[in-house]
Amino acid sequence: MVDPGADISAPNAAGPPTAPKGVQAADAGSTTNAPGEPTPTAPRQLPIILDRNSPVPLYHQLAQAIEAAIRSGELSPGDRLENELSMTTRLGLARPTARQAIGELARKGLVVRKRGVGTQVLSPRINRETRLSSLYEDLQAAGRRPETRLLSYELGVSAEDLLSSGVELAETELSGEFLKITRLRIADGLPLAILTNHLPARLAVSEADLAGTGLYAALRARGVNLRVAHQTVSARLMTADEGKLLAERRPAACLTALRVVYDDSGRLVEIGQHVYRASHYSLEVSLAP
Amino acid sequence: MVDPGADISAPNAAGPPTAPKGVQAADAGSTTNAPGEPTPTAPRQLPIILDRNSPVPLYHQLAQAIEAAIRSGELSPGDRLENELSMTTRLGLARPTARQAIGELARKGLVVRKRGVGTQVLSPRINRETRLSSLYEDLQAAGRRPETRLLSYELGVSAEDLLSSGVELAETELSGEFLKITRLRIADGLPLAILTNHLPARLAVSEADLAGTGLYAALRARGVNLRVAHQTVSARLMTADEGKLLAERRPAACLTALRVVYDDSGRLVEIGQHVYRASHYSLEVSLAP
DNA sequence: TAGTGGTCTAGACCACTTA
DNA sequence: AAGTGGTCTAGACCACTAT
Repeated sequence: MVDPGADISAPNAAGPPTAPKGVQAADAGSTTNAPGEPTPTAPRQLPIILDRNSPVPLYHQLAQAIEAAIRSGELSPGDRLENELSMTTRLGLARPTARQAIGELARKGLVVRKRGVGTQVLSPRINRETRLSSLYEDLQAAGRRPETRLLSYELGVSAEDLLSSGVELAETELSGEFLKITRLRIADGLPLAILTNHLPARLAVSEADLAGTGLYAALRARGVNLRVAHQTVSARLMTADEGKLLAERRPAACLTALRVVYDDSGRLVEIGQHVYRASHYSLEVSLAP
Repeated sequence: MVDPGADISAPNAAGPPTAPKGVQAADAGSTTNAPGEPTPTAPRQLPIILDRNSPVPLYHQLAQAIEAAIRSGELSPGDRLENELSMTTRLGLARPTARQAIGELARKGLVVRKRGVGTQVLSPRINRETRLSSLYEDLQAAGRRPETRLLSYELGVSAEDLLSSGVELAETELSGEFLKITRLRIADGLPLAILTNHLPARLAVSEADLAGTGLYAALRARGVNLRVAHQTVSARLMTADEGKLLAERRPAACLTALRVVYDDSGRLVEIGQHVYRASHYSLEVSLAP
């Protein structure tokens, strides 16, 4: 259907030492036992050590320890976690603390809690997260060689022409001066995307910053906490200019994304208009219930 | 850039009585005050009534009450919530209970908590959620008139041909018999998408169920709790058949989505291959930090 | 220094599932 | 009936922010 060759999915930040490759179907297809939920086994007592002097909260230490056990394969899909009471007495914690840890994992989709039953580990395949990541970082994480070619860099431009492009933004947010940059993103020598970004002038990054790293890394370095983003994704035919830059013979389809990013107090950080070479790129999206 | 005419975004389930239309820029552009964060005012004491005999947990009652106040405009962006101590003594709750309620709202992106400062209401514009919704329901919620034309309905087919289409699934999950359906989705008389779905035979829905409603509604009616889904989104040129069904003159671009849905215990529920008419459809995606 | 949210404890009772 | 997670209480101390 779609060439998955350039499918870029960001692996989780904490790299598992022994990542489970593919799917380890523990049991064959017994029809009563669903494939996603292999033979449940007895609860396991994980060898967890907590550092009460660490600035990292106990519940988070615990959550990370369990997550590591899941990602390393020490706990397999279908395994039951040690029950909350046993875990808390064993580790010298109060129940709410342990519950906070397990709740964190449940929200991430790593485990399911069932009243009267216990907490079960889910198949890691269904755990990928939708992250606010930059293409640059995604490419790096996937072990590819990203490059950037700065096509234009204009400081002090207006962003009000964006109003007509379907962005759902208030006029007040688009007033003032902006930095507009256009970049060509290349991976392993192949052009992959044309990225156009508008940033409020107060966040202007230098041309040098953009060359060596991704835009988001540059913003984080300036102390911006990225928080919420929306993306509107669609597709259309490439224009002649786009086809030339992306090395596609026309007619060709491109994937388009219009992204609006805010920081943790709701201030506008960036508006990105991205054009991806659809034949070499696909987007991973997770959906919540 | 992209025709936003058919942009389908699902509004939140709980309809606000007096939804704030557009953006109510409370203050003009004083350069020190960011547009997303209008004039913070003094904390407000909401008139909240809790029903201790209700089966709905107190923390959830509280969260819903605050959310309703935000969505109705009773609390505006930038307003500070009553502080936790005051709220708990006033409502006769323990602090963790109130914290659980506010935490729920913070995770949804409705409020920000800042230590030493308080809890502030965020602009509702940045609160849209990525939901596991069906196209049918999205269209209904947007006030449009969805129709479905069943193009094919085959029971007992194999799904192993999907392995080559880039789905990341175990072979064991694709073994067994499947129901394969192909539908044309129409909104207000315009063809919008071709939807191909594979369901495990145990979840086979009847042709009648599909006609009157969406696939997910039919599944929920059978007691299936949808839980996790991944979508791989890309684009390509339409084939001749697709162009005919979707009433597009070629060459034309289409948006493609490959969706895998699990239930709350990790069992495979559905594999969907969707082809959208890109000129009339775009996808809304939210991204977490 | 006063006020805020962040973490944590040590219990209690309840609802649900399974045997 | 036994075991599990779900909810809730009534406190405690700490870290951070503003003044």
